[in-house]
Amino acid sequence: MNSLKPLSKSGRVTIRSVAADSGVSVAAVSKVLRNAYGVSEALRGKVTQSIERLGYRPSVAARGMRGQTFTIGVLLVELRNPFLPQIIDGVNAVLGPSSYKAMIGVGEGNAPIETSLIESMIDYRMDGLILVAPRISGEILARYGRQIPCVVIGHHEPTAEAFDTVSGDDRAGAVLAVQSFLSRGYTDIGMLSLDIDGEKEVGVIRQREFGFLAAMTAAGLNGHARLFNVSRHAEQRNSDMLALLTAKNRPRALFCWSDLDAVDMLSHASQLGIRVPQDFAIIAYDNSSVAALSLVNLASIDQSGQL
Amino acid sequence: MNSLKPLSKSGRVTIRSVAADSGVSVAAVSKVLRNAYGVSEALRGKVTQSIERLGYRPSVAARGMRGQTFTIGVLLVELRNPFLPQIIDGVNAVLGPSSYKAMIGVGEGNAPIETSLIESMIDYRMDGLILVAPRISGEILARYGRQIPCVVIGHHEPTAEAFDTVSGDDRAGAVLAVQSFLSRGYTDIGMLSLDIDGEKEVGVIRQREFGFLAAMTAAGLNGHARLFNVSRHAEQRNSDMLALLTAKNRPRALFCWSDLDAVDMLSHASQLGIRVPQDFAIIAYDNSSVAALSLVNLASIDQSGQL
DNA sequence: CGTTGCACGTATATCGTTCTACAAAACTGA
DNA sequence: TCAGTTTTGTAGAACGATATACGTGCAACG
Repeated sequence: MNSLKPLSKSGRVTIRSVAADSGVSVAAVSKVLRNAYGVSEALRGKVTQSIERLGYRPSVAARGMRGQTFTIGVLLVELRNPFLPQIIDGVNAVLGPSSYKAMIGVGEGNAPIETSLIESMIDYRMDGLILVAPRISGEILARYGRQIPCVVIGHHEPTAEAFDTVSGDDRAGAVLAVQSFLSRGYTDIGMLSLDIDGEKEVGVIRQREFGFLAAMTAAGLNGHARLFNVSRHAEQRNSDMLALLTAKNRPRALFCWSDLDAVDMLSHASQLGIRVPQDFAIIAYDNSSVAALSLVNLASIDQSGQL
Repeated sequence: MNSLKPLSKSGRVTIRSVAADSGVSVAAVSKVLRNAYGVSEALRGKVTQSIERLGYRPSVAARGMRGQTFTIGVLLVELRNPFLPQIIDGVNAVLGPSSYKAMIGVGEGNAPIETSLIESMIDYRMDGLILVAPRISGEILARYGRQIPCVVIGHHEPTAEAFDTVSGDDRAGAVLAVQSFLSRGYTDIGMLSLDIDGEKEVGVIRQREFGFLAAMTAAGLNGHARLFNVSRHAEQRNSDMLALLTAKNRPRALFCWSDLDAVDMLSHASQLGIRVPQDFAIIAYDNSSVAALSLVNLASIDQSGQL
């Protein structure tokens, strides 16, 4: 029975073992595997049966040398923003039924790490890349885009040729948020943004800032539009937020670039005894699972994360 | 200048290009790459210089066929539980300075998906696997453990030989939670658990249940120990939680298996006008970032996620 | 009956590394 | 000077798939 298994010398079941077991050539097995042209039903039957029996699985490494790897790489900025699991869910939902797999890397919002991960994925000969809100410049992205098919999410670069782009209309979303505030009579509106060193115009955060400023200007309130940048680093971030809340001229309403930060703000506000929205109104972005919590009960601009 | 680059016919910079450029053999370059024995400083110098100049990067795919891939695979149950980013942070912190990379797969708490991801990772010839709270049985894990070095986190199987195990003492944590309730005079204590089909004794959830029940029994309260299982699926889950909260004999105190669910409970409670902790006390598990939020202000058993 | 065309299979070069042998050179000590 | 040892470098066979180019055999056609 099982003595059939180690047909190859190394112990591993290879395409060669399958060929031997089913009495056909290696090439034939390969054809079946790739369901290429020119293989009869009889042959296919024999081969699939052998594959089944031996428990053969093709080596992705070997495949990568000539053909496809049936893997797509996903580069995420980070894991804590609740918007990102939505994207992964979307990717998995599409990939699930196919023979493709997704491998995820986490760039930690750090360009060198992102670069090295992307290069790893290329070195792996992955078939394609999905880059979510990369911090890398469009120029460098274009260089990668020429080496491997890339889809970039949350990176506004409509003129890019070397890669495809998917992103919500972040400007419009921010405008929506401001308009919502205005319609309720608020005029002293601030925006909570993130302090990022090299953040270019292409990032979603800047885009939302632009939208915010544009909407305020359009309403004749450019004087009242204030941008608050909080640090990316935990401790500094908390004190930044507290500073905003305890400031004498605290804005009456705040548009937060992301649910993630809005929840923190809500939390700090409640601790300080500041009532939301009676004392301090908040609208956020992404409408992710945390925003839906009634405890949080956050107004949030929705952008569906499912692809 | 740049005309040097495409030394190979295919356009890609390979070990061969480097060998040609530096005027040594392919084997020599490989030796330098792996810093193997028997390479002089002079040779190493020439080679590294060429590598630098040509921008050579070894193909992981090709490497996988004979040697190491310098990649370790991480299989996560899901992405939404805030405990998991902590683990990734820990992994990245360790791997960062080394030449190893982590590739993450998300199993969605689904055994077939997990299986297929693990097999993919093996087919990729990854050097090792970190499996976080897999739903797969220990028997099957052992089979994989024999094919590739495995570290399993959050899977209580101390007798396993084929793989290493890392896990917090989940029973003890649950006991701690119960004791904390008891010391405050609560006796009508329930536990919020997750309804998982094939969940075996080895999972962290069951372990916490055991700890909960044991602590209650030890306190002579086995009659009062109630287990509430909520569904994994969004809609059902919400109604399960609401049912718990609105039940006539709602427990006075609740130990939640995870912060993730505790936050939801808090949220529902606040919506129903149930005050925490005055009307309903909650202690959770993981002490992750959400629990730290003062809005939530959740008591939570701490287990450090950094490896 | 030869030949053209098609359907099915096979042989084998190739991908980019690693790694085992082995050769060449450079020392060593007598 | 020469055998013995150590150091440094090279040739070439793996690794496990893909894919090109090439046989077959068989039916149909003129």
